[in-house]
Amino acid sequence: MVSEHELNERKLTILHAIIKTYLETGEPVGSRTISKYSDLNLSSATIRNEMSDLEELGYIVQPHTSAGRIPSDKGYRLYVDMLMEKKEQELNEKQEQMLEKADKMEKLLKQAAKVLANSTNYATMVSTPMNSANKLKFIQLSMVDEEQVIAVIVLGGNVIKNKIINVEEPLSNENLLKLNMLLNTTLNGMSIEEINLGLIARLKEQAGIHSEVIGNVLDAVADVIQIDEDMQIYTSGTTNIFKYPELSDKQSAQEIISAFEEKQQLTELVTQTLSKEENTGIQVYIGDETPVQNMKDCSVVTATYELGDGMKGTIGIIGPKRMDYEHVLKSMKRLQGELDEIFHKKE
Amino acid sequence: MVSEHELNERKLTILHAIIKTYLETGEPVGSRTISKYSDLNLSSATIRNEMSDLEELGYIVQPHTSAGRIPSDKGYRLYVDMLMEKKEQELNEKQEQMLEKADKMEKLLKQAAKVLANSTNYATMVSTPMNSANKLKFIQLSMVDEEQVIAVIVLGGNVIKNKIINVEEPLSNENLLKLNMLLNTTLNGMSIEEINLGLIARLKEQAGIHSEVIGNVLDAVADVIQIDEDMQIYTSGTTNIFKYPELSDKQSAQEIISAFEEKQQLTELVTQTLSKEENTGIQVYIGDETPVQNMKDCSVVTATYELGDGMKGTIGIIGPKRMDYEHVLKSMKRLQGELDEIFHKKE
DNA sequence: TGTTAGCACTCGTGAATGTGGAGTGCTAAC
DNA sequence: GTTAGCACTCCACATTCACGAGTGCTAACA
Repeated sequence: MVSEHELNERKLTILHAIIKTYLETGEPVGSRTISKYSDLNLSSATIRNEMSDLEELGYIVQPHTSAGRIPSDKGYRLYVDMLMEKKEQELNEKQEQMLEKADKMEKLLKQAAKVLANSTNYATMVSTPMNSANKLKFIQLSMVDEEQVIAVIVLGGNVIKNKIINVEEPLSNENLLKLNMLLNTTLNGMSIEEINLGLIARLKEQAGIHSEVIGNVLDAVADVIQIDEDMQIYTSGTTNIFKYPELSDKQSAQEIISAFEEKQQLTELVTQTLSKEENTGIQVYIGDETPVQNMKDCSVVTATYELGDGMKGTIGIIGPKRMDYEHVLKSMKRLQGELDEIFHKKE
Repeated sequence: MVSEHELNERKLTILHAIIKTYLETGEPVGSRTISKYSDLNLSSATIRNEMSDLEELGYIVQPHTSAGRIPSDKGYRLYVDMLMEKKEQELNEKQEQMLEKADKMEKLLKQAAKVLANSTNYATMVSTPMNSANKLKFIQLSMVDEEQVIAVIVLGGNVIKNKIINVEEPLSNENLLKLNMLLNTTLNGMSIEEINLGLIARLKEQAGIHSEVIGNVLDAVADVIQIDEDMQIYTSGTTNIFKYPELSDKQSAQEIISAFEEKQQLTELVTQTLSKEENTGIQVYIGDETPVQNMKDCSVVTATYELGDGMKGTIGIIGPKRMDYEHVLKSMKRLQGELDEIFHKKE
């Protein structure tokens, strides 16, 4: 670790104390405060010298002369890395068990976002799983009435897609049966990526183009399968950012909140998170490190959860840089575990 | 109308001028401004006298002595009522035709919210239709695999519901067929309200309880049908409120934005709107009139659109009290018309 | 009788100024 | 290596002040 190179035990302790104090108060912290707060029994003057060093090394900064110091991104980074190393130690803290087993995944995730927001006092987001690598499990066409056919498609993880297809002339029962057979035998077990236009074309041939209708139906089916952009993102506690003065001036607030509303930016965050494979699946972006430019004054903590079949979703917490990393990381790990458990039990 | 009783032509003109000016500037407007702005050719002193009267009558208020006047809720109300009376005159103004025909209703509505937010610079919301009075059109059970049955239910307006039901032992094809027959013949064309527990119980009897499985499946089906809380609300342009200083202090912003995030409050707004049957379907809530307490410093304009089969959805615009009512009402009417058209063409 | 000019008065806004305190860096002594 | 002391910096906050926009009232005018 870098820390050992340039930071001795005492500097580390002082840095730790500075960050911790700043996390609580949000105000620049001065030498005298540390001198009293920490159990180092050093005078403020000594602390001042050390702080001077720490600043030179880039771990803390002074907003202006004659103000206390606040942690820099580098300082936070060190702090977080230290926390991450402490592995999952004990997770025995009680988080309200608001997570009843809701059987709709959507509801469950929404609730998860809310729980997390409540327990952390930051803004949170939860994404439904991405299913690009997902497998098709079941497909069926049925006549709703004379002019409409409904296509029902079930993917791994029991993700369901529907589409209503308008037809001019009713499909005969026989044809419908044949089509269903064909679709299921051909497509079953294939991943969405594998089902491309070429395959559909071949399917059409096999179906025999006696009827133009069938062609249309197949096209429509191809359509639905391809559209994999149905990742939903739920947010909660957006207004928590107003609790932190450094984020709640008009400018910042607007940026952050609009990032939350235009889910597109969050999508970016999700894909980034999913692409990086970490061992624990938890990532911390501090300040500029974040993939979402609108959040450059925040810290973002993300985690992935798994649904099986390679489907993964993301949880995220967005707050000020002086976030209570310890608590957040703990909550994240717990929620991650709970979701994993619930989904795997279900399957 | 009230106006004729206590307001003569001139007072009306002056009030109108005050409101209009205030809508633009957001600053209290003084007598001299009106004297110059309006074509009344009156001195500021005269205007002052009239304003004094108007204040006494409650149409305008003074934030503090030696400030100009701003419209009171009562003043806005009069103004809006006047606008509403002007019926739909001409709607020939060009609104960007961003409303491509998206075939997923959800997408369409999301887009609608966005378009509206862009064109008005206020915050907007759009609700998907409520289907409590909706009719069941089609229902079908199918085996996904040995342990899972999927129930697909199509309601009027092509609203689709799904549910995956876990079963211990596979249903025979024969049983499945029988069940489907039974469900369709019994439930088809009935409204959700009519399908109550009693009916389901009778169904169970008819199905014959050879198999416990069938009972469970029917229960699950009943479940899905009953749950009518799947009204979605999409919002857009929330951060537009930051454009209006009177709404963007921490306190107000937080209240409003959290109302937008906790969709529950918007739900309240929707149900209120739907319950009141106005001729045009457009309603304006000014300040305290709003059903959502968090928005008491705003004005809210709502409209309903129809999907046929008695299904109705809601559009809403939320902005400062000094909202450009004229423009908003126009936009509303247009969007309302467009949605109506699109959905009825589709059907 | 309605309109207007004039004037004294009010009050918020924003700039200028001053003060206190928190915090620093440096130096000299321990 | 640690600490006390001191001069210095600079923000935050309060105070003051001048300005200007706006009002209400009165008296004169058409």
